[in-house]
Amino acid sequence: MSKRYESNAARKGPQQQRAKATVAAILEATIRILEQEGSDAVTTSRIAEVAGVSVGTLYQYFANREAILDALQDREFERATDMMNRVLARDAYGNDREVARAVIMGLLELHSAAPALHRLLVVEGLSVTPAERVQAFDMRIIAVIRSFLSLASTRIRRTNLDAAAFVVFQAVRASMLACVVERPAGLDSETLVDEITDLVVRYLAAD
Amino acid sequence: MSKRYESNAARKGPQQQRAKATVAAILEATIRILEQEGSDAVTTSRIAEVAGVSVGTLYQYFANREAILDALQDREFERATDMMNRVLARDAYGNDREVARAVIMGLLELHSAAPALHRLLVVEGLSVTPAERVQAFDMRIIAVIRSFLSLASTRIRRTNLDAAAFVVFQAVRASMLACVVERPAGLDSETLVDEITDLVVRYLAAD
Amino acid sequence: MSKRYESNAARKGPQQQRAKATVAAILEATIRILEQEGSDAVTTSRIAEVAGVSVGTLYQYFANREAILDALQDREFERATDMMNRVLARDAYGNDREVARAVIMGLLELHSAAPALHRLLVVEGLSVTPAERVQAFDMRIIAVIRSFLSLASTRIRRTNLDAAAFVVFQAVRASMLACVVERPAGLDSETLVDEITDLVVRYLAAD
Amino acid sequence: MSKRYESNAARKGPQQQRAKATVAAILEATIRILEQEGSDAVTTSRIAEVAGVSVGTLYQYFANREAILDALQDREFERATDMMNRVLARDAYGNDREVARAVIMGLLELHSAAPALHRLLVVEGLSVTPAERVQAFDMRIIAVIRSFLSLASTRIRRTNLDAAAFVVFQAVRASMLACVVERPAGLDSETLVDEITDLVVRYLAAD
DNA sequence: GATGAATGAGGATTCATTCAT
DNA sequence: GATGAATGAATCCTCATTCAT
Repeated sequence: MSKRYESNAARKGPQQQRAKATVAAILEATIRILEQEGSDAVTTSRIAEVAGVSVGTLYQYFANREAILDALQDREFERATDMMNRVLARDAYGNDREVARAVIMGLLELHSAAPALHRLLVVEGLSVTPAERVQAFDMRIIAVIRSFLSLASTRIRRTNLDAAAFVVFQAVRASMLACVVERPAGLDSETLVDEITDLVVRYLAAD
Repeated sequence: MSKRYESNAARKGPQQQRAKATVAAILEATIRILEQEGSDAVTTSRIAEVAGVSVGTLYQYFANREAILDALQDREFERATDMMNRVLARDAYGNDREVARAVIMGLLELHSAAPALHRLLVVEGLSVTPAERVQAFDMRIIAVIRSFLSLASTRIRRTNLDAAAFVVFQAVRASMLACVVERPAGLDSETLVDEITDLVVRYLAAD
Repeated sequence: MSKRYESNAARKGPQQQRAKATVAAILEATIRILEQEGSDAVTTSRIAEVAGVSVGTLYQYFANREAILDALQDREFERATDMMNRVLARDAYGNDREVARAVIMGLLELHSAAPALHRLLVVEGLSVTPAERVQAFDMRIIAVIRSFLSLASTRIRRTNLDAAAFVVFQAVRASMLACVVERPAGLDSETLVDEITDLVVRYLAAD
Repeated sequence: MSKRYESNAARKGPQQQRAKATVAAILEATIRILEQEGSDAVTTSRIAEVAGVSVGTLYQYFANREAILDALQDREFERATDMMNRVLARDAYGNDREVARAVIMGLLELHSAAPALHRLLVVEGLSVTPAERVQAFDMRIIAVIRSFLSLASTRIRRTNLDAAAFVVFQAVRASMLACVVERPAGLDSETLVDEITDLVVRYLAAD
């Protein structure tokens, strides 16, 4: 196994302490540029510059530019699933609406922390070829959601859980991201969470 | 003297028959490349090539590359609003669910006809600066939706119509586009329309 | 003989009233653009636009873009020589310094009326190939100056009149143009004329 | 990290030996093209070609095409002031006319070595916006001249030293450049230097 | 392992000139 | 004669990637 992240497939992680720090620096730099300078500014040399390494080093850890974005996608996927697991574990026996609300708030935090990254995930998700679909953020998250729905299937009114997971994910993600990125007047976080929660609960919850 | 489409603002349209045909050819070429070769292939020279004109001609009608995409956005906006008006005029006194279903099916047709274009509209909508927001496809469509909700406000359960229009648009658009672009297994058009209709009606309709 | 100005050689002038007006409009437009929008803006289509004609018409009267500038050069050459003849005729028996001063003031007026044009004449003058030298504004004006010096040779201290005419022309023109174009602080027209006059008179006048 | 020359402002110079050589090659190539092929031929790709590097390399060292010309301007400014300082240091107590002559001969050498470059400096000087004036070759040289005149003010007949420095510079530069570029018949270097020296000395020297 | 100089294909845009109507 | 749509060569500049040191 090679030491570098191949596109769409993180291979074996960096072993050395130093290497780990470098990878982290590169990922942080990418996020920072993305959020502060816009996605056009995310060039390999700018990343290297902000990360405090040379382009050569960057290519030592990542096969190409895309691999960096893939790694970010992986990281964000993990954060999202971690958050969902935490919420579910904590509120397992709670009111369904409260669980939904908690998940949605968690997502809002993730989106607010890195709106430009999530914007990119949408863009990438929509341009990915069928072959790479499985690795895509979207597909992986939908699979996770689907498994949650499965666990609670008795309290869910939908019959086609695949469709439900897909629609819920797309609807929530899009509303949230658009709100975070576009900051439309008269739509604060509170309101947004309320509306999305209601959208989801009415769609999913039995009775 | 004919005027060019300036970015974000179509000026005086082409007068001559020939000119009209050329503009149309450019727009069609752009769509075609977008759909068949992907958005990276939408270069000015490729557009000119496929349209069967020279780059110079292209720039005679459009101020820059972006202006072509703006024109497409305008056209798609008009198609969408036309469709909605047609449906509303026809089904004005019908069952709310049927109206919603008809609109959603109309949107599905628009999206299916040019998925890559709608993908681009999402991407653009998310990268537009606040200043250009008003011209953006999203904002304009949301305003139209909001006015429809207003007209039917007695049969709508939401109180914040701005938020409702926003959320409904983002949710419907994202589900539909992702479905059309990604063609996930086990989610055919019929099912998609049913699910989205239910999502929307439960969220909006009183009782 | 063709009706168009060939580059560097005005052929037979326009005969029709209409044609004359068109040529004039083109020349005026060129000057106006040059002065108000800068030399980069002097494109054939902008000239046509400001002149109120089509590009096609422009090419009916001028062989190419350069021919328009050549025509302007001719016109400016005539204005300069006319002015000098007028001054010499009027002040023929006056004090040498006064004659010099009057000529310099006349030149200042010409330069002030169209600084950007004179700037262009310098630029062109310096890039002209030896073959085209004779037609160049510089050479022609220097020849005129030389003939004036000849007429007054008894009151001139220089022996090499060719060199003197050359140096005087370059010195006066450059000081004047730079002053008009750059408007350096603390160098108003009055002062400029005084200084240049003194420069020239000390250099030329016997005793 | 090496820095590039920004337009109008040389940043930190190249550190590596290699880099220095590359910058020099680019500057030499530019001069060479300018002198041998004319200023229209000075395109970024031609420069790169003649310099034996790729366009990309060129842009590694210079922010844009203009920055290359700015660097040449800076270099020429330094050569001119160095020459003047050398002459003044050597001939400090000499006859004024001899000092003037030596400076003028020094300038002639600089102009003869790169007439097309000096032609460009004239053109640039005349098109520069007021804001950039200070950086311009002209203004900087005039400031230097003015300070020389100041030091010798007791032997100078002019009262307005600003005006005098301005006029002297423009007059000398223009005569010299036109002579070098146009090579008018009957005006060899010897004669030119004599004439310009006399022009300047009569204008400046007391008594 | 790290560096960063070098590469060069590729993209957007301009504008003098032509020619069918 | 007049028009202005069409042409396309030419220009500047970017950036992912490589590789000699």
